[in-house]
Amino acid sequence: MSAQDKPNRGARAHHPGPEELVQTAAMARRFYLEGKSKIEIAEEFGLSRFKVARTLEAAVRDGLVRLEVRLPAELDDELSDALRTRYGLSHSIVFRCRPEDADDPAQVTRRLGSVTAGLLAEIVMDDDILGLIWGPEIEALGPELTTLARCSVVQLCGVTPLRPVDANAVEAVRRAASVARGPVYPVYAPLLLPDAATAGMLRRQPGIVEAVSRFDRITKAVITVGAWGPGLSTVYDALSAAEREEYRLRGACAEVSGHLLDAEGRDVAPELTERILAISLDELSETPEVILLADGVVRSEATAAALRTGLFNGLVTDTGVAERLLA
Amino acid sequence: MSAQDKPNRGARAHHPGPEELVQTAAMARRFYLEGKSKIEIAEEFGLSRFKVARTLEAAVRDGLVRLEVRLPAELDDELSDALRTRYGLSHSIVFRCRPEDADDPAQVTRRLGSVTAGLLAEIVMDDDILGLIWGPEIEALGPELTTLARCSVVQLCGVTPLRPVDANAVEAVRRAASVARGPVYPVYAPLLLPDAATAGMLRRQPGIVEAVSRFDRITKAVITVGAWGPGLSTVYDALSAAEREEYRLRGACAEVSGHLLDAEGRDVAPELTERILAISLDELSETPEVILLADGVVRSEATAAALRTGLFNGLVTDTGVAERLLA
DNA sequence: GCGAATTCTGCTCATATGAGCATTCATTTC
DNA sequence: GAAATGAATGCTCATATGAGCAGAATTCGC
Repeated sequence: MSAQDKPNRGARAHHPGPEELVQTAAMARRFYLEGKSKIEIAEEFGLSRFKVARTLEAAVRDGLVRLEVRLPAELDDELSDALRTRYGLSHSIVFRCRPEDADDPAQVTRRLGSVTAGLLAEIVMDDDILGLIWGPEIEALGPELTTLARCSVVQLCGVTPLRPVDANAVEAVRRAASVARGPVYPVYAPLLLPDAATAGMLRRQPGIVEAVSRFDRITKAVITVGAWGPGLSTVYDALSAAEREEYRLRGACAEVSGHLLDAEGRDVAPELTERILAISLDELSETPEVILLADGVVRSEATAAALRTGLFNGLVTDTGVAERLLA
Repeated sequence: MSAQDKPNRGARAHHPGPEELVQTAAMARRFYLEGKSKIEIAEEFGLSRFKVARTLEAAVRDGLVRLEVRLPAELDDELSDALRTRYGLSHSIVFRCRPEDADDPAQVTRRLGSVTAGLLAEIVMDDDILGLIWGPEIEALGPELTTLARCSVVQLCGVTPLRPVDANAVEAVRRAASVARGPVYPVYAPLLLPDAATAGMLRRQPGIVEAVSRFDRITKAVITVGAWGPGLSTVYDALSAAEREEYRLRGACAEVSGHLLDAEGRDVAPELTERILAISLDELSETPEVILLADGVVRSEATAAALRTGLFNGLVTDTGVAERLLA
């Protein structure tokens, strides 16, 4: 009884017969696969070029022609693109993990390191001053670096003396410099110091001042983000229980280069700045390229907070984080 | 202008980094999936439209973008197209059989009927005079016919009284006419008669003359082809052993509308013409559209012979036959 | 180092293509 | 039967695109 039951309206659903299907497919092959022009096709089939255009349009719409964009499987171009647009990034890379690795944070971090190494090989140019923060992600980056333009490498923060693996912080920096055949400026000092005076003194130490003095000339920085919880942030782990609670109350949910941010990306602990040995947020904001590495959904909110600072123009992350960032 | 940020061209090794991959994918998506123009994409990514064009070109070449043409699975557009070009046909439809059906001739024939029904629904127009030959293929066609323009339906040959199923010959014609809401002209007589006189007499019989007199006005004919062997041709089965051998010696390898053809498509038994009740080859050659139905590789050579007559401008067949026709 | 070969880039200009419109044709609706 | 509706077709004209070329940059070979 409805209007659509009328035989003619069925023409909208238009059930194409085999002849039409075959001809449409032939035209599609000519156009998409053989690269013929629509005008040539029109001549071959005795149609107007407009008819050809409309037929091909319909063929794509009806799925007769499938246009598929697929990256080498380990990268998710769709999420990358969405993030890039959403957060106005210049670089946005979302990598995929095989299902069996998705639950193994170490595996995910390794993948992150590998992808980041590729990115650096691509975007670092001769005479760049490359700054690397510390973090498990940077540790994973080190061994993956195999190609890099001639550049200097500067360590952007001190190490946390709590874990033996921290040697890798410096190791990654050295490795990068070695690959880059350029000078290296490591920081052999703790990240968090008891007071501003000590920090200030260390900043002037030979061997450290060489790195620190370059913080305002970094051209490309690679930064990680920590979440406000045990094992998720070097600063968190280094603070006393009272301090942790204090900053929690102030809304700290992310740690970037030793600075604590709330969900809006505001620095909630400016006074800490004097006690840490790391590139400042101001210096970062002067750095032309700042890449944020973030893996693991546990760091999703922290990553969102970090992005809100507007400091970052690049992001490398996994699909899990990417999906939360877009939700 | 943007000469300052030229990426490190270590890309000579053909090894694009993740950034390039992701950006290329994003551009490909814009162009192929979102329908943006290359100029728009160039603006968005800050590139020249030429760069965009070259990047997309490379993306297609390297398989990053897959352009796939695929028919609803039961039709083979590639073979169809190849046959169409090779034999200069206006209609060429090659259907695929599921592997489990490929060895069951009855199934293949059923598929042929179904596809042909679709083709007829497409190409038959009001006031056409549709001619149907007899054959198992036509039997299979009958039940599949569901849509047809208003046209007359003429049976193009007599039946072979050897098998009870032959009733279906007339049945298919009736069914077609019923779907077409038009007049029907069946032939209630045998295909092969003992002599020319009997045949001539029958041709003038009321009820038969109505059909026969229309043989020279058919606008669209559907013809099957038989091979020269037992069970593969109605004429073969109706002849005596001596006659069979005689015609075999003359090179008969195909039977079309009761006429015997050699491998070159020549009529090797003109004298039979007077003894059969079927549309003549001359009349067929005057018919604007003649569709040949051929299924089963056993009929491959016969089909090739039939096509060599130049009588046919349409072909419906299965992948097996199509491949042999192209070999 | 210094040319030579190669690649990459953006340009011009001819061609291909798309958006929108007018016409035709078929069908519906009163 | 006449008017209205709607789909299909082909046109004009502005825009998008490709082929081929010249200059710039890069790499190569000595």
